[in-house]
Amino acid sequence: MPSRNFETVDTKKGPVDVANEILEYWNSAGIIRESLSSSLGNKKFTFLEGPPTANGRPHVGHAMTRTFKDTVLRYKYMTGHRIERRSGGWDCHGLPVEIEAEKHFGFKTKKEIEDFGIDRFNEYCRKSIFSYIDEWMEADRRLGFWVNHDQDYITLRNEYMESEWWALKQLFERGLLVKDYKIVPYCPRCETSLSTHELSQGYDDAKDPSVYVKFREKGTANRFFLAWTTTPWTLPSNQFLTVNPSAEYSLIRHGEEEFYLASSLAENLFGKDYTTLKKMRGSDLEGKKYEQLMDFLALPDNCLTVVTGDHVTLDEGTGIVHTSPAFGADDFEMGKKMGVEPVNPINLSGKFDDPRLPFNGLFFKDADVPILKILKEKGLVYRSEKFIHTYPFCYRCGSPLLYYPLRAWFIKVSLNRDLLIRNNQKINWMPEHLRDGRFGNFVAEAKDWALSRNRFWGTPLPVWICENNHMRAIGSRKEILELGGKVPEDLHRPFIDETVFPCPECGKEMIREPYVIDTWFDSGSASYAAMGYPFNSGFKPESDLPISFITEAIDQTRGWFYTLHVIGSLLFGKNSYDSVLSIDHILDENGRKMSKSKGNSIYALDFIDEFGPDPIRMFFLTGIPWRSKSVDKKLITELNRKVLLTLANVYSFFESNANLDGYVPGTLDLKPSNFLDRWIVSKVNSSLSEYRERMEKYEMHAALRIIQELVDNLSNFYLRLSRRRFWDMTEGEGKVQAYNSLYSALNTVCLMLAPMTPFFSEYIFTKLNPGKKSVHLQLIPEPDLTLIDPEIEKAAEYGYAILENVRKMRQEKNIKGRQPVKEILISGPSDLHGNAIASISDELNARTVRIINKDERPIQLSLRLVLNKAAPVLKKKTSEVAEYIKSLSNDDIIGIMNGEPLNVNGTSVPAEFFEVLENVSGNYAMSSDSRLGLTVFMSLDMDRDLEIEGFSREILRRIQVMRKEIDLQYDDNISVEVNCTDSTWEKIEPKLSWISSESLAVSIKRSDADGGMEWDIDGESLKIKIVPEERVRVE
RNA sequence: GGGGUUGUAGCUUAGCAUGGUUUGAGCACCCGGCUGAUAACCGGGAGGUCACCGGUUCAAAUCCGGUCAGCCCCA
Repeated sequence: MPSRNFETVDTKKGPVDVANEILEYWNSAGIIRESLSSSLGNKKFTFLEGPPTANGRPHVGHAMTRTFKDTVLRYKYMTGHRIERRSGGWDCHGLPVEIEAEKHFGFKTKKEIEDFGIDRFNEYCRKSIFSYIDEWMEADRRLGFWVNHDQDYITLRNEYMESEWWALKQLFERGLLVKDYKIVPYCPRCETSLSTHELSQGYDDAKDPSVYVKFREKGTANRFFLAWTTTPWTLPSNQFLTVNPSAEYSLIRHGEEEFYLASSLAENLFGKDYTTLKKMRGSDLEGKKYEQLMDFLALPDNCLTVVTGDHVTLDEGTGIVHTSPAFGADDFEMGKKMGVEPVNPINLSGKFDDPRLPFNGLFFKDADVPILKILKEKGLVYRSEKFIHTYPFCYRCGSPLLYYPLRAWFIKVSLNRDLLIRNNQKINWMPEHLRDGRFGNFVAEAKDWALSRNRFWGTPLPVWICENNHMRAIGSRKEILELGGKVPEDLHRPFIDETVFPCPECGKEMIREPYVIDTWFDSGSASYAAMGYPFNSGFKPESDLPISFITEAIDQTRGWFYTLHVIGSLLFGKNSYDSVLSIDHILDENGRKMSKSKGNSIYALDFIDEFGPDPIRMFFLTGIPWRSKSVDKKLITELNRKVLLTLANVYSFFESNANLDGYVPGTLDLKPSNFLDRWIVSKVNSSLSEYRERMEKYEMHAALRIIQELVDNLSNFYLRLSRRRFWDMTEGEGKVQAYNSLYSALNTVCLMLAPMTPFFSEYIFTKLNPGKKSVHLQLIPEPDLTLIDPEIEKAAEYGYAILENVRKMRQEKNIKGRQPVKEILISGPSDLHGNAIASISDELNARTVRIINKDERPIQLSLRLVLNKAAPVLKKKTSEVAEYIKSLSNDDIIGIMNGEPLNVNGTSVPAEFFEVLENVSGNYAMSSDSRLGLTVFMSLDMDRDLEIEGFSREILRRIQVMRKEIDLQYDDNISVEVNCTDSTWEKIEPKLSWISSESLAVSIKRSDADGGMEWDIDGESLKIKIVPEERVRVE
């Protein structure tokens, strides 16, 4: 017996077990290390991991983005790329981390943290960010995410922060990093400002008062300016009313009172119940004085005046805007323009902090109610209701934000908008619409970046200042030393706060500005800081930017994708990345967003444990990535069955036969003569070609689809129809060609699947290639275009369609597939190949199969009168014509339809009155495929020989079922006894030798003995008994 | 309120760039069949106003305009 070349697969083994087995193999054989430290070619490909924070468990969404990353990286490796920066990264700083720490200690204010000690607080932060790092690593390992975690970048390291210092110094010296007094979105709970991209994460619906307030014109008893606001808490600090200078306003009378408001909005408020006293431009109102609404606070001079501003719209409200310079960007500008200091009664904790106020000490939003009460008592509210609108909340702690005047450090992004816009055009966006849509819009309106945070756990802002207001940005630790300062071991607060040095300009002591920076600057700096630039020589922006490819979930579009883009453009003038894939979120089974509060989150490890890494990876890659998908367990198991299990079974077929035949893959001559072999070789190469095209464009979903189709074709067409050739003992060269074709198809499928389902591909590949270590250390071959034969692929399509039609006719006529029929006739297009039909002849199971011309078809034509056309014209002659056309021959009908005049008893009838019907004639069934233009006829004639043949196949199948049931090897011999009637035996006897050879029976005898299995074949009952022969063992 | 995006069978979806017979699959359901690789497969059945309205065109799921609904982003 030939030795076993190929190992068996256990098709019962689930994807989880396969993955565990392969993980162990990779580990023991050092495959991962080898892959990460080598390349199969020298094409350069750069990757950058978007850093997560490991202070929470990795969930299914993380597994999804990591699958996309990994698939791209594996594909690039397998197509001869040297992959740079194939490592992870961890985002360490920021408010989210601090909030976790505050919860842990139970702190509510910043004061508590300072009292506790910034050093101890930060120490806790440093630990907590890696509290789930083990689970992250394990999830990556189990998912098969191959990056070099030994080289991960970590944003809290001194080296990393020092690179950022270098960057900030560049920006400072170019005048792009400045300190400014501005209205910023501010979280009173976290006591820090937020940047626009942080702000954009936290909008939610809020129910607020909607109030029309009456400001009495100075010196009048009952004449008011009517203004609208949704923030009553800003009313105590009202300093101006703003109108649009070019809009039309009216003074109207309503009841006893008179109001100023925009003419076009009067009806909204008063219906018809008012009279217009006077009309004017907004500019005519400028300079009018009004009385303070509530006189708790002292206002600077020049307040309580109507001013004008173009930002006032007439979309809602009254066209008169209550203006409180402390609490709005436009309002602030107005105060500045009027040269008046903002009045701000609210402290940094968001509470009213002025003893003159009756609601002093209340949280700003909580003051709405008492303020309204006071105003109502004074009769200064025209109308008050609730209304729902979107309002910004802190994206981490959920507190309502307020716009607050703060001194803060800004990056002047707005000065470089043009560059950002230009560079954006060069990015390969997937999906494309982000370039000019969501991302493009954001870039086009790029706001200055509020960088500084009044917090503790973050990269310290490297700017020092002396009492003469000289400022100095520090770009490195070395620079501190050179200036005579001390460099702490840890650059974080509070240690860096101790660092002082004499001002190089005036000699006074310089102390650090007490801020840390936005953590988004950390992650956005990964392009250069992760490489330690400029202190480390391993990175050159000229040649190492842009990064080839990044991908993250859609929420990073205005997050990480944006900060990377801004920093790359400002610092180096160039793009940070070349291609970016933005992936939509994964939803729960009911299509709802996953969230902690709903409790419907699925964690990565649990998901991998349940389904195995390969099926979930396929699931992630299925469907358009930038469209959200719901977790679909059925789909996952189906993908596993359809692709992986099917492939395992194809391999299993190959393995059992190849081992039996002692097949050894030699040099693969892939120019087979057999039609099916040529077809599968062609199909594999054309699929490979399309696959590569799709993968190059990062269209992994399309590439996966191509593989799915190929696997289906391989199993259900190629193998199903080729099986006999592998069993046939006699076939020589042709059989080797079949093995070569199947073997190479299996190999290619493994290689194509390897980036997507790394475990299973490895499992099959290493069995197919006993000498090779890993599928992941192979090149994916280029398609051999000379082996692609579109004609053959077309012919196979015809063959398949013919099969379908024959099966359909057998079904309709109740003739089983095992029963041979006398004749099958095929009429079809001129490029219909004889060998397409030869390859399916076994399945057709007909004594003869012929291709016929159109006019050879067993067809009887007939004409049918189209009554709704013909009857109105023919009238009484209708039935006469209908009768006449029944007797026409095929030739007559063809003539008529070709325009020969038809005259029925003196009435001429035009051809358009008729419809030609084709009816099958003779004893045939007919079925057609209109798409391919095929018609297939199947003879329904039966004779004794056909019956005998059909019956013998029935017998054979029973024997085969019984063989399988007692688990015989393919080459075990048996002897058979049949207990049946005489007439049944007469149908078996003529085919005895055929049955014997097909079932490896050394003898088939008729017997009366009991035992055996009882069968009913088309109403004839009989018993069959099979006995295995002793195996002759070769010692 | 503005911008983006999606809408095809009960569910998941292909097709849409470049208009062309009757919108194609899978899952699930019902009926039947095949099977010595297959938990696979094959045939039939049922299930579609291609969200809606209008336009362009000989012809629209596809192009254009509008409406509605969902989702996302922004103000």
